[in-house]
Amino acid sequence: MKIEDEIKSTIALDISKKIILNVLYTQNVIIDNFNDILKPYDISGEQYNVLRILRGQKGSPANMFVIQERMLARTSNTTRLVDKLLLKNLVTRNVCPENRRKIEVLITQKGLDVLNELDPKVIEHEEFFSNNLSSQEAEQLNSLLEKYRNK
Amino acid sequence: MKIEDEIKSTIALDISKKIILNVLYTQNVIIDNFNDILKPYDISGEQYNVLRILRGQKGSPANMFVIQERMLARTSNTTRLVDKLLLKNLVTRNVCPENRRKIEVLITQKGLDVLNELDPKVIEHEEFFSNNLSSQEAEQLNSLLEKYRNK
DNA sequence: GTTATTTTTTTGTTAAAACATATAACATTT
DNA sequence: AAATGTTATATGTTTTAACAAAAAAATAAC
Repeated sequence: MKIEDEIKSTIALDISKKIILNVLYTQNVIIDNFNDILKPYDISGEQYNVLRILRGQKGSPANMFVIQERMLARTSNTTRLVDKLLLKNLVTRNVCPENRRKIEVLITQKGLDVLNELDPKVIEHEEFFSNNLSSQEAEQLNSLLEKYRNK
Repeated sequence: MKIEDEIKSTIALDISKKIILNVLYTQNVIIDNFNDILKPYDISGEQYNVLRILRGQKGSPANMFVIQERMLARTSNTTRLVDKLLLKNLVTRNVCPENRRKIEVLITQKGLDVLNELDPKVIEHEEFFSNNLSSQEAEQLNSLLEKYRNK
């Protein structure tokens, strides 16, 4: 569906505006779908993202700075995000012995189990959208987004 | 910059995942830039969006339902969004005489003035990104996003 | 070796989002 | 016209985000 119809626009929009609205709207659709997947597991999208980063560490701990720089949206509330995961026993948190300012965050087995259970659903979610495109179109969309941001 | 570099990914990502991350990240970049424009005017992106919808009504009032269906992200808090605009005298709110359940929201002259002042900055913002693309590429990005959502 | 500076994380406060529930007006049924 | 149902908006409560500022540890300066 065209973006003008999604927002019931009465007037014609120029292409710059349409792209912006389309990116914003597409993100909403992706997020809404993804939250439906996460809901039964009682974790938020941001919390999931942190778990993914920690799993990607393959056993070595991540401090707050490392977590932040790998997140999509740099939030200043990484501490409280990790707090939530800690309450659910999905991560552990320890002071780093070499530099006692730093905090070593590790994913627990329970955290890994949650991710493993989610993996096929996440892949299905990702492919649900990209299956609408040929592989050339998918590559094209990806590189056009990067060119659009131009940084 | 490639999305893998933006999030400092150590492993190769498949295209489905890259597109998702790219859409989410691009949206963050757009929103961050836009918020910088709005900041001096002390209105949020959502509030701006409502003002745009109201201006688009060209003098005829919009009720809460109309506002909601034209917003990008359907929020259940339209009432409180309008509350904020009312406090700043950017809109008026009146009970509809024909159907006293409905609320007629109108943009004020002050609201129109704010939008007029913002207009050139908003256009500049929109074009800042799309200028990185040729007009064919822009059209292509737009239609690929719509095809990707496929609804 | 004490003081200042910088880095890293945490905390406090205020604002906004999310979600469920409530109220109020209108419409329909009996 | 009372009861029931529906629609439109509002409110209460709980989470989450945003921003500033504080705290704690390491590093640098004197």
